Amino acid sequence: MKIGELAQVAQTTVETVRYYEKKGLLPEAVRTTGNFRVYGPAHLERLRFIRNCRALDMSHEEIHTLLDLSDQPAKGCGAINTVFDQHIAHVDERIQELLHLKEQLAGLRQRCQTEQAVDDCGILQGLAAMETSQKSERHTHLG
Amino acid sequence: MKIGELAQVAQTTVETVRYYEKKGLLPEAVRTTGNFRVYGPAHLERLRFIRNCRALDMSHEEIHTLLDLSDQPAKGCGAINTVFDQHIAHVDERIQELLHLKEQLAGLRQRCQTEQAVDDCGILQGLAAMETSQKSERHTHLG
DNA sequence: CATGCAACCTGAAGTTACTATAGAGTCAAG
DNA sequence: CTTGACTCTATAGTAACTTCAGGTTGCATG
Repeated sequence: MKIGELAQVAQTTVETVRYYEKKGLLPEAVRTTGNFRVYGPAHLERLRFIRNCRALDMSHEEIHTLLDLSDQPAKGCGAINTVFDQHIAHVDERIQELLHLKEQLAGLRQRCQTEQAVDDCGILQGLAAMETSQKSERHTHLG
Repeated sequence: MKIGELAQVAQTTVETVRYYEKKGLLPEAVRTTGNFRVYGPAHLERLRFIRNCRALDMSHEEIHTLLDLSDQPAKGCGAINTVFDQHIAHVDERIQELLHLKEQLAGLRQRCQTEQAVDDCGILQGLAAMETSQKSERHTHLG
């Protein structure tokens, strides 16, 4: 199949497929005489794998590691579980951060219940008065 | 004060201050004869405001809107509340997404409890078999 | 055979919010 | 007069794509 069909069945775009190839996540495709990429079932399987990992918000680096590990059947899957567990930890960490943010935002929101003059707006006052806290170090790629 | 001191008291870096100026979040500073930027209390207040908004994960676009609105005292703070509420909605939405992800990840993780051959690893099998779901449209800048 | 059109190709630039680097200029102290 | 800390500009790099410009390929239709 050609790139358009591949992209369609894998629920992604042609541009993304070419991008993955350039970044080394997908192996280079065979070309027709007219220089069109041609793909087989192995490519599709790998692309699906990648898209599923991305749907789980894994980074390219994590996916690359996973692909490398699964290409070495000799090694066993302990390392794979480790990568996976670390990713779960990333997600957990980000959830905690966002819950904390939500608390702060709710606290600010309470300070302005009515439409009033800008100078009296409790939200703006709160935003101006907050003690700037430097962000804690990130262990996650999740924004 | 000069840029170094400003950055320090606002808990950020010199580079970030210059970046905000370039992007129009901070007004341009007066220069000394030697071309050094000089700041007063108004700049500090505005920079603090911006950093606090960033600590709450607002985008530059949201902050820009907020700054513009607070520079128009005539308008009242209804619009400000709206921006703020939308941001809270962004955070909520992202939390829900991540909680959903976490469920999926936990489900996959359960499929491989022991160290085994790669070909039998339930996680890899799960990642390969998942039905690729196109990501729902994002209404948030939060990653 | 000519033409039109969809799908394909490459390479470069744009996105967000910075961070990092290079190379040059300023200024106060010793 | 030199040293060193601080400042300046401009440029490139980060993640994971998306978009765009400008050019081919290949199939169908007139």
